[in-house]
Amino acid sequence: MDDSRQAAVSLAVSTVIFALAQSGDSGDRGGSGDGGPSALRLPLVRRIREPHEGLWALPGGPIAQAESLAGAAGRNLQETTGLNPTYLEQLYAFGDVDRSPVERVVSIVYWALVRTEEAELATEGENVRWFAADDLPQLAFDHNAIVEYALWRLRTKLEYSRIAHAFLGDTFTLAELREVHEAVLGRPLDPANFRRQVESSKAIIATDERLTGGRHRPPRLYRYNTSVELTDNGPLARIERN
Amino acid sequence: MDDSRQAAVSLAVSTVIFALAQSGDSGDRGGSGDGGPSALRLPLVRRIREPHEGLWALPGGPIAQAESLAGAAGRNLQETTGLNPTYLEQLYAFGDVDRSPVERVVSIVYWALVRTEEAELATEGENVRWFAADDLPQLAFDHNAIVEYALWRLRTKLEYSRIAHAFLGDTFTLAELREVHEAVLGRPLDPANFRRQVESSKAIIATDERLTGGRHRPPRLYRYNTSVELTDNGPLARIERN
DNA sequence: CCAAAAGTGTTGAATTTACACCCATGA
DNA sequence: TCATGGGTGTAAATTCAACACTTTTGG
Repeated sequence: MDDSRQAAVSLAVSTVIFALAQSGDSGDRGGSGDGGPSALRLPLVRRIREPHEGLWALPGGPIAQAESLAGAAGRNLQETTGLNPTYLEQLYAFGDVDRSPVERVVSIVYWALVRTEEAELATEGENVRWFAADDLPQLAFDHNAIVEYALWRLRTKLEYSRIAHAFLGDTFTLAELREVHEAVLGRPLDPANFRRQVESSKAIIATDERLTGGRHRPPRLYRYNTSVELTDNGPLARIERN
Repeated sequence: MDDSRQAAVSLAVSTVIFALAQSGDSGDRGGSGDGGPSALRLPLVRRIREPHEGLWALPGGPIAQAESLAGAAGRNLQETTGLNPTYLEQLYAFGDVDRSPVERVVSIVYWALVRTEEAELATEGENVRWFAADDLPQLAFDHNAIVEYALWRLRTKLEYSRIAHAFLGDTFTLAELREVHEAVLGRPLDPANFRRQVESSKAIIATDERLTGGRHRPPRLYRYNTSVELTDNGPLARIERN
């Protein structure tokens, strides 16, 4: 926290952006019907200069003078995908001396969740592409390891907080919510027990509406309970939002 | 991760250092007997220039060109207290635009645990002093909030991993380990249930020795089981140690 | 023998898990 | 009416919490 000579080390922000995509989707409502199991996907950008020119990398860049760290993360998410995150959290600061071959870079990495429905509209192009999270090519710098860590955080956080709904729209069925959990955790969950757990957590509120058009008994739609803190980050929530 | 103009934002590393001190200690063995309950303490340094000259602050400073982030944290721990940490983990990167009144500073903050016995030898002086963690004066910058967050992390981490022994020596009794938990969590724990929990976790190994000299039945001494990962940081452990 | 901490046993409550079964709808 | 997912009930298994009780030492 001293002032003094800096310059030697440069600072950047990167973001790991997760969305859930149906394996063979077609734009209709996300989960309730079939259409193949969902899978985690994330957007990467192609490096257009050295080092690692041509390799895929996490979206990121330097932070502006008057911009918060989370703001920078949200901005480069917006710039590369055109989307707004429904969840954004700092992951870790990576600062190994040799993580970039040309200069000393410390990257403060965020991870974000975006809604499935919106992710389908996301920009894609020559230099931006979505990849399956569990089947990535070799990435630039230490980005493979960073994604692996982000995945681990997402999975563990899912178990003790209620962030899964960040993938969904305003209203959703319990089956849709359960499918998100199943996709992220990679294992099937008992529908009956899942229902009881999430209901007892008070994180969601039943609405009067039901989702019609399915082939069977129409399931009830639920809404998030915004009066409940969805993630437990302790005092950090207060600190960051002040 | 682009190269480019930086300079606008400077980077620093700070460390929240926790030790456990007997309320009225006298250098004899830490816990088993009485001597008052233990309390969390941490060292602060006095600012000797603006901004916030005269206020107490977390130890910290800029990172050297060829130094890892954790290395920088360990170094300034060593420089201010003369101690080596038994546990060191990244806490968070704080980067609010206005957290320093004079320039834009992003601080990557670590938190550390040091052994009780060693902490008693720690350097203290005009500009370095130890404070009770739950009764701090007004600190420089956003450091009060940072300490609050570090305390929360320590407490929650204690419940799902086995870091408490980082406060203790090579061997210790279950009562000593339990007293660490009680001091950090701030509530009494059932000795019988605590014993079973920690024994079933396989985190410690019974030795043949017992601690004699107490006034009652001599308790068995235990040792850490180094073959068990003490903290679950997921893939991060591998990433950082590579 | 007495006091007090070390260590063991037991019981009831709470939570988790597995799975049987009824309900409601479209076709 | 049938197939199927929505939704409820329930009993066994596991974990958790409280506390009685036995053991071992110093004095």
